[in-house]
Amino acid sequence: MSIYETLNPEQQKGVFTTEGPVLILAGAGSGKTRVLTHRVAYLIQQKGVAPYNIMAITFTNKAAGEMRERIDDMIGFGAERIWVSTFHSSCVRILRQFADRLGYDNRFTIYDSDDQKSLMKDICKRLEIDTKIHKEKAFLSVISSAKDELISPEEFAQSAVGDFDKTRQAEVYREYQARLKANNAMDFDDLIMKTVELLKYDTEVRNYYQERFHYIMVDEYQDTNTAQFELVRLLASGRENLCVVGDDDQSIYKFRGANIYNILNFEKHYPNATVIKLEQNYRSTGNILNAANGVIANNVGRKAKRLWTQADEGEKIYFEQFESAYEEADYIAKDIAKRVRKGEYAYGDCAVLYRTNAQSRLLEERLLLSGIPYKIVGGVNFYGRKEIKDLLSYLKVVDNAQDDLAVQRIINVPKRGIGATSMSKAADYAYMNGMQLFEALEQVENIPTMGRAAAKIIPFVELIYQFRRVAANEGVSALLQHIIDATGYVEELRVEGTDEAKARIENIDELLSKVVTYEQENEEPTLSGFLEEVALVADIDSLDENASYVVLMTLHSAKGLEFPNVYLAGMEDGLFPSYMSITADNSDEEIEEERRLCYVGITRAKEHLSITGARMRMVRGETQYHGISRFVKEIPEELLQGSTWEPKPRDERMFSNPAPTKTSMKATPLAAQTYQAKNFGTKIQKNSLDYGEGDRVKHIKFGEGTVVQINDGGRDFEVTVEFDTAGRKKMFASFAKLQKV
DNA sequence: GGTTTGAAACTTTTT
DNA sequence: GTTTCAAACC
Repeated sequence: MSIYETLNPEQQKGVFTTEGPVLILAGAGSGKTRVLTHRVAYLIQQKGVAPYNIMAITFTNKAAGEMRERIDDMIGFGAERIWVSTFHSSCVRILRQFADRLGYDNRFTIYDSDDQKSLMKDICKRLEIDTKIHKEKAFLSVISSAKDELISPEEFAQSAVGDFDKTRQAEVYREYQARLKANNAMDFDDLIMKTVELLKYDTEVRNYYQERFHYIMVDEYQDTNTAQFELVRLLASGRENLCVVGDDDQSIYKFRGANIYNILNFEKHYPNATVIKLEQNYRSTGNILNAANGVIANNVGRKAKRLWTQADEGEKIYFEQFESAYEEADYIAKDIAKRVRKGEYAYGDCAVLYRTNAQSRLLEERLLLSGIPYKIVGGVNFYGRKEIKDLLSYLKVVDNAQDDLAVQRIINVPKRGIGATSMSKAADYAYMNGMQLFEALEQVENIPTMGRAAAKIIPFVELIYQFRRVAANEGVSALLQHIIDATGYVEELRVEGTDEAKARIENIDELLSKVVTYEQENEEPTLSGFLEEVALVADIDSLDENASYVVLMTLHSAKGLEFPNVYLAGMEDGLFPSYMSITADNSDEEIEEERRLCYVGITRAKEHLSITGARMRMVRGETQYHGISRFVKEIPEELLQGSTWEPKPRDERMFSNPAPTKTSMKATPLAAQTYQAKNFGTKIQKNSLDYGEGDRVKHIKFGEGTVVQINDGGRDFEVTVEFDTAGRKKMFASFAKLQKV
C-alpha cells in the first residue's frame, strides 16, 4: 500500500496536483502539514524531482523543524538538500550570499526590536525631534508598515509632499535607513524587503534562484504580507509551481502587515490556479468543532467552508464566569490538578491560552502555589535578557566593526569609567567626520574635546583587537569563554551574589551551551552564523510538545499547536475582544480579526475545552469590570455546560448598576458593560492577618521565613520577614499574600 | 561618573 | 502592578 492511500481524496488532490499554482484552503486540524510533507515526498519519489529544487517556507522555526523531521522520516536520504525554512532565514541565506550587490557587507548584523528602538532614539536626538510628542515607537511602526508594503524612503517622501507629519516621518525613515546601512545592519523587515529588491533588480540573482527552485510551497499563507507575497511571486515566476496552504479564518496578524487579500485573491493573481478545500477535521470532537463553527460564522468576508468531523460529539464545553480573575486562575489550577490526579491527562496535555501576556502572571502564581509544572511561552525572550544582549553585543562588535549600536552597548559594560559625556563626544566626532563609532574610538587621540577619558578608551579598543585575534584562530565557544574571562563579566556577578545575579550566571551558562550545540550541529560554524541563528529564533521555537508541563501562552502563539485539554481564560468583552478593537474606527474589521483569534483558540482543543472569564480583574493596577465575551455568546448554547451566562446574585455594594439579564446584556451598549471603577475592590481587610510576629510564613517568590515585625501602616500592615534564603524583606500584607505554615 | 529615587507610561497580538 | 527613564544627589 502506498503512503498516499492513507490520505482522503482532497488531501490526495493536494499532493498529486504538483504543476502550476495551487491554493489549498485548509481548515484547522485538516491535516495540512501531512499534505505538504506527502507532497514533497511525492515530488521526489514519484516525479523524480531533485530535493535541491524544492523549497518550503514557514513562519516559525518550529514549524520548519517539524516539517523537515517528517520529510526526513518519509524519504530519508537527500532530505537535507530541500530548503525548509522560515521567510526570514530564507532571506538571510540569500542575502549572506548577495547583500554586497545592494551595497552591504555580507556579514551584516540583524537588529531586533530593542536595537531598532535604541537606533530610533538616537536618530530623534540627531534630528532634534521631541520624543515626548512624537514617540519612537510610532515612527518605527510607520516605517515597518512601509517596509511591509515595499515602500522605499524615497517613495514615502514623494507621497508625503504637502503633509507636515508625513514629511517628518519620511525624513526619519530616510535617516533610519541610512544609519542601518552605515552600521551594516538590517532589521526584520529589511530582510524581506532587501531580498525582494535584490531579486527584482538583479537579473542574475533572480535567474539563479528561479533556476534553483522548481517547486515552492508556502505554509500559513494567510499571514503573508505584501513584501512576502512579492518575494514568493518573484521566486516562483516562470514555472509557477507554487503551492500555498492557508486558512483565511486563521488570519490573525493584520497588525503586523499580513494582507488577507493575498489568500482571498489568490485566484485573481493566478487565474489558472487549482483550488482545493480541506474541510474534514481530524483534531477535535464534534462539540468543539461546532462551537468553533458557530463563532466564525459571524464573520462576513470569508471563503465559504464548514469544518466537519467523523469524531463523536465528545464532552460539552465547560463555561464559567468567576467573580475575580483570581478565582478564575484558581479554578484552572485546581481543574488541571484534578484531571492529572484522576489520570485523565498529563500536565503536558494541558494548555492555558489568553489574549494578553499580562494575564500570565496570575495564572503563574496559582500554578506555582499548586505545585503544577508549567512553562510560559512569550513575554521576555531569552535573547532579550540584559546579560545575554551584553555578551552578544561583544560578539557582534568582533564580527561587524560597523555595528555602532553594539559598541555603544558594551563600551562601559562592565564599568570602565567611560560615561555618557565621553561617548557623546566620540559619537559627535564620528558623525562630523562620517565615520563609524569604533573607527572614531580607534583614533581617540584625534578627538579634540576628549580629555582624560581617552586613556580609558584605548584599553577597550585593544581588548576588541585581542578578541578578534581569538576569533580568527578559535571557535565561537572559545571566543565567548574568552570574552567572559577577559571582561570579568561573570566574576562581577558572582561577587554580587544576589539571587538575580545567580539567575544571570545561569543564563550565561545556557548561552554557552547553546553556542556549543550550534558548533556541533553545523558543519561550518561561524560567528555570523551563530548570531544569525540567535537573531531569528522565536520563543515558541523552544516548545517541546513531549515535555511534561502545562503550557501558558497567548492565542497568537498557539496557532499551529494542539492540546487534548485547553483552557481559554479571560473571555471578557473589553479584554477579548480587546477594548482597542471595540472602540476602533474600523471596529467591524478589528472585531472580525479578534473573532478569528477566538476561532484559532477553540480549534486548538482536541478533547476538552474550558472557557472562563472574570467579572473583576486588575488591569494596569486598576480594577476593571467586564461582561462575558460576545464570542462566548456566539457558541450554540446547547454545546455549553457549567454555569451559563445567567447573572449570579451579586454584591450590591460593589455594583450600583442593576445586574444585566441575559437578554438585556445583548442589547446593552458596550460602554455600559465595560466600565472602570477606580479604587474599587482594593480595600484591605485589615483584621484578616492570620499570622503574627514570630510565626513561620511562606512567600511565593522568597520561600519560607519568620515574621520579625508587623507595623500598622494605616491602610495596610507592613510586615518584615526574615527569609531563610532570600534575607530580610519588608512588604505590605495585602500584596505579599503570605501564608502561615 | 555613578547611584538613587520618583514619576510616568504601559498592554493587544510578534517574525 | 511593573518597568523605564530622567532628575537630583553623591
